[in-house]
Amino acid sequence: MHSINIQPQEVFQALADPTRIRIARLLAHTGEEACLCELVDSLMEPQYKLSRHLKILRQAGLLSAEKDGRWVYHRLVGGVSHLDRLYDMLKALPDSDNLFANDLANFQNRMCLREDGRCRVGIQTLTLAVEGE
Amino acid sequence: MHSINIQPQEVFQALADPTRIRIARLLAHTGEEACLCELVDSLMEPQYKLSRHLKILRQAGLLSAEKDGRWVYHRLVGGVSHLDRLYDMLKALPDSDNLFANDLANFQNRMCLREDGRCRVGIQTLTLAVEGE
DNA sequence: TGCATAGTTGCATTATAATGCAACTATGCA
DNA sequence: TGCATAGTTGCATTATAATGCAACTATGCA
Repeated sequence: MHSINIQPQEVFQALADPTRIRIARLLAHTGEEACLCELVDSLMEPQYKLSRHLKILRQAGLLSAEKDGRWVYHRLVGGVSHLDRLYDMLKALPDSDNLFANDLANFQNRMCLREDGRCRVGIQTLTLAVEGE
Repeated sequence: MHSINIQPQEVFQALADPTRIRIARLLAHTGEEACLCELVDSLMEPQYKLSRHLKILRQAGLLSAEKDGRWVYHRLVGGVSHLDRLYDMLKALPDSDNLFANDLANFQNRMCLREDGRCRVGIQTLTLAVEGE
């Protein structure tokens, strides 16, 4: 929000967690915005966990959130010089175990469920598991 | 050392501390190498504290250390794509309170004490305090 | 050969951060 | 008007990190 009062170490602290890096990399690489349920299906992590990590990224000034009905869309804050360079660094990170490639594939599949560029369904992971029975 | 085994979150963790950011910014901005005593005089922090922070930066693959007599010279590891972009980000950080400008001025003054590009004196801060009596 | 000094590290203490559980709020739709 | 669901948060637990003190190692020089 108020990037003026954010100290550099808060930015790095915000990315000092593997889950938050996964979120930031996904959004930096695609330039997309995503709602919580889309991230849950992409990263396969519990909703409450990602919700809290999103909050930390928001408080560090990295993410902006826009509410639309029941869905909240998150995207990286752009137009700030040092943050834009941070996103460049995220895009240049190696992916030796292809873990990010997997997140990215899940995310792109999940984005196919959008209608008119908006998310219209909730978490699919549980539904699929039940249907698989 | 072995940047192959270093995870992205370890890099961000390494910079998730104000003192370590001060060290990294100084070396990124000047492109210099520095020994511990030069950093102690520049940042005005205890030797043992900076020594430990340097170790953390080294273990995260950000710094390389070269021993020369009693002095150990530290410099940022270059030639790694995502790290070079990280240094670009460090150089783009704002300095609203001029705290970094102050560190930089101290560092450049301290570098004037070098002979043939090598550090030849130890910590000056205590000496000056005693002489000031 | 011993001393001064550049730098390192074990230990104890304290502060901070991540997680799961479960209860909660807010919104759209039948 | 009530239900389903997208998302949030308090609490307790556990793990991790920063610091100061003091003892330590290693090197150059008289």
